[in-house]
Amino acid sequence: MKKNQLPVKTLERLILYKRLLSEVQNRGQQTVYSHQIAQLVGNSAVQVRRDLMQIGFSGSSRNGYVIKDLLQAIEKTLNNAYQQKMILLGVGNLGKAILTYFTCQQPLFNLVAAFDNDPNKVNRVIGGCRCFPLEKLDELVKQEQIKLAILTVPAFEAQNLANKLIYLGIKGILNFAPVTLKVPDSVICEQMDIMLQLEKLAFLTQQKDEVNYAKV
Amino acid sequence: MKKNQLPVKTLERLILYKRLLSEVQNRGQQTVYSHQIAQLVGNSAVQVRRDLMQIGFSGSSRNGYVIKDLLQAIEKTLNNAYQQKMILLGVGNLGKAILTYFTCQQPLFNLVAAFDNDPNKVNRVIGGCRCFPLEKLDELVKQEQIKLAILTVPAFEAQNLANKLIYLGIKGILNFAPVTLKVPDSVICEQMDIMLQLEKLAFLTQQKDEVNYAKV
DNA sequence: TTCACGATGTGAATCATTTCACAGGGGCAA
DNA sequence: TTGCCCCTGTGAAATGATTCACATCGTGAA
Ligand SMILES: NC(=O)c1ccc[n+]([C@@H]2O[C@H](COP(=O)([O-])OP(=O)(O)OC[C@H]3O[C@@H](n4cnc5c(N)ncnc54)[C@H](O)[C@@H]3O)[C@@H](O)[C@H]2O)c1
Ligand SMILES: NC(=O)c1ccc[n+]([C@@H]2O[C@H](COP(=O)([O-])OP(=O)(O)OC[C@H]3O[C@@H](n4cnc5c(N)ncnc54)[C@H](O)[C@@H]3O)[C@@H](O)[C@H]2O)c1
Repeated sequence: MKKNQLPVKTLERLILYKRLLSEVQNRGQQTVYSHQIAQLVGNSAVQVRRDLMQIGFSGSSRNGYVIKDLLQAIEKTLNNAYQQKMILLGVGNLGKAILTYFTCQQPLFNLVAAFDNDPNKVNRVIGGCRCFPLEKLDELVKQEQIKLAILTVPAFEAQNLANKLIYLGIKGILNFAPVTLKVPDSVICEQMDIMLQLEKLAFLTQQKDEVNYAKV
Repeated sequence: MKKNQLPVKTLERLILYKRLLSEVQNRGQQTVYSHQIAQLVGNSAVQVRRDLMQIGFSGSSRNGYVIKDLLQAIEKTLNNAYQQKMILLGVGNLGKAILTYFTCQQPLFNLVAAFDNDPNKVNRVIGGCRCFPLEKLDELVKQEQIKLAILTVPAFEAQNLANKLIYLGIKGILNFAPVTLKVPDSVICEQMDIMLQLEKLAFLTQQKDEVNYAKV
């Protein structure tokens, strides 16, 4: 097995570059320098160049990078990541927000269906996406060959539901519940942990404040 | 200046340990081994021990760690991070979900007020938190000495609002808008980038799939 | 045509994080 | 009491990420 794997950190930055380059392009700009990208993304120019090196993209030393080509190169690397079908489970407050956001704003992903076990939520259309009862899960996942799921159910339900999803063939889970899911090696689970980030932020600001005091 | 800074990665894990240990404790367990924590958090036992080393906490070789003491030690490290006051800006779909979650579930933080510039949202109570018009921002932030803010406004408003917040003395921002905010060194900005995580997930699962094919 | 400048691309150094490997300790069984 | 087992704590190695430093190149000005 080769080690041509893109480092995850680089992957994350490439996604940022892409987003940002689209904007810049929409403003009519044709080329960028690494230090411009760096500036916009809060980065160093060397790091940008290294990242582009990873995907084998070259610019010209005089004009920097041609935005159109660069975007294409990044998209080619991320390629098959787009337009993958996905489902969402748990149409509560958070789930609804995400559903709405998706269907309004994001042409990138294909959010096929939502599921909930609350009879009041079922069979309604929320943010352009139909909400099905849990009983339909099997059928739909198999039929549509879904590989990705967003989990916005209560924490104590998350592992159970994840197990079911995995059993049905889901390969990637974006989990908002504040629990660490046990998943087999063949499945990837990303954690969106809002509270954790907040605690972290609270700690870091407070710590920085102390350092500032110490300096004085 | 000393280098007694807690590594960020360790910080994140400590928060997880804390969360998890509370649960375990509630189930009546008194002590844990590092490998048990590791198991629950999806980690290695060595890493757990190293993390605890960082905060100078010791267990006994026969019985592992006393949960009560360990929790206390972690809380002591994170100490002042709790009960800090914070505000939320942008009471849209996402903002509402977070507000509701907070006031219902999280005794950890003190979400003091929400702000929006939409007259329809203003002066209502959402999830137990009052929504103020933007004009009240100055007054309230200064009066209550707010240091933390959650940003759930549209992307194109985010930087402006962030500038204002920083000017008013905010030191930490949790930003949900998909833009990289420019902030001075004295301010910390954490990004909660849902779409980025999804793209990442989509890429990784798809990549893993390819690797699996290659194996066969 | 030549030179100098301001970019890129990249080996090597540095810094950060994780893992390895093992010393040390304490209790329990015999 | 002895020996063993399973734990913790940690120096040192390995791995991963970032930064430094510089060779290189293409262009525009002289
Ligand atoms: N809302 C937030 O800001 C926020 C922040 C951090 C974490 N979270 C986490 O996100 C998750 C959802 O939060 P929320 O605020 O939307 O909660 P919520 O209670 O509003 O929504 C949960 C939804 O899941 C549904 N559900 C319950 N069990 C289910 C099952 N077995 N199958 C399918 N659907 C099921 C419920 O009917 C409900 O609609 C929770 O785990 C929460 O801890 C939310
Ligand atoms: N909802 C999601 O799932 C989701 C996912 C990813 C990212 N985001 C990001 O989160 C942010 C909010 O998303 P949303 O779905 O809640 O959008 P939304 O449009 O529902 O909410 C935005 C809110 O901000 C308010 N607002 C606008 N300008 C303001 C200003 N200057 N000051 C104060 N309030 C202002 C609006 O009145 C509105 O209530 C956006 O930046 C979006 O890109 C949301």
